Amino acid sequence: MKIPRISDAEWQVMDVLWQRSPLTANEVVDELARNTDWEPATIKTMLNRLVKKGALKFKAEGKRYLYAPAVTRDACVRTEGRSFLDRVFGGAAGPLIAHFVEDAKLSKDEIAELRRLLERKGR
Amino acid sequence: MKIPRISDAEWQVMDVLWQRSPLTANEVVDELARNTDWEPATIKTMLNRLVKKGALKFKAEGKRYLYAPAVTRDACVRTEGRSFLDRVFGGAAGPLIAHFVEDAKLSKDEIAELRRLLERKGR
DNA sequence: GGACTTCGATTACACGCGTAATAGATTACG
DNA sequence: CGTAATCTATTACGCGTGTAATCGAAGTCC
Repeated sequence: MKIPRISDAEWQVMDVLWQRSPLTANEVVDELARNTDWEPATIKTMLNRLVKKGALKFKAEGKRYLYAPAVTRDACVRTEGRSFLDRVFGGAAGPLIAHFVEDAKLSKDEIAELRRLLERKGR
Repeated sequence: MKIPRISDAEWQVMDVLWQRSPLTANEVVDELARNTDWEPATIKTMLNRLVKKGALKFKAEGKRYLYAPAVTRDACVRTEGRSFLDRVFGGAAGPLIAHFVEDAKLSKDEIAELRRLLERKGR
C-alpha cells in the first residue's frame, strides 16, 4: 500500500480521524473548531482531497458521509519521518536523534525510558 | 534573524554551499550534477529564490557572482526540526526520539554515543 | 568593433496547498 | 407539493515549488 503525502494542514484533519472514526464531515468540523478557525467549506475541501489521495475512505450513511482513515498514523509517521531524515540529515539517524536529544527538553522519566530503549536496541 | 523556509530541492542546493563557499553559480551547478540531473537554469532559479528569501547572500566578483549561505545549517535544522516535531508528534520530543530509535538501524558505536548523550542530559 | 559566447535575471507554466465561495442534490418542514 | 435547510461536490484563486526556456548584458575572438 502506497502511503500518500500528507500536507501540514491535512495532518490536523487526519489526527481527528485517527483519534476517533468514522465521523461525519460536520463532526470533523466541530472537532477542528477547537484548534483552528477554518471555515467548514475549507475542511470539506481537505476531506475530499484526502479521499482523493487515498488517505481517507468514506461510506455514505443515508445522506451523510462517514469518513475514516485508509492509512494508519504509524505508516504516515514512518513515511514522513523518512522524508525528513533524508532531507535534513542525509539519511543518518544517529545525528538526527542526537540533534533532538540536545535540542529538546526531556523529563527525567523520558530520558530514562529512552536510555532503556537504546540499551535494548544495543543487545 | 528570521530563518526562511527551505524547500526540499533547495536543501540540496544549500548543502553544497554549506559544505564549501563562496562558490559561483556554475560551481554549484557542477557540484549538483553529481547527484541530480537538474538543468543549470533550474539551479540558477533556486539560487535566486534562496537569495530572495534570505537564505543565501552573494557578491559580484567581476562578472561572476559568488554565493554563500546567509544562515547556518544548524539554524535551519532547528527550524525544520521544530516544524516536523510539531506537525507529526504534536511537539512531543520523547516520542519522536523513540520513533527514530526504533525505526532506524544504529551502529553499536552510535548507540553508545547516544546513551552517553542522554546520560549527560539527565544530570 | 561586430558577432559569438557566457552568465545571471526575468518570465513561464503546471501542480499542490491553504482557503473559501458557490453550485447541486437531497431531505425536511409547512 | 414546494420551499427552505442541509450536505457534499465543483470551482476558484493566490502563492510556493519544481522545472526550465528565453532575455539581456558583458566580456571574447577575429
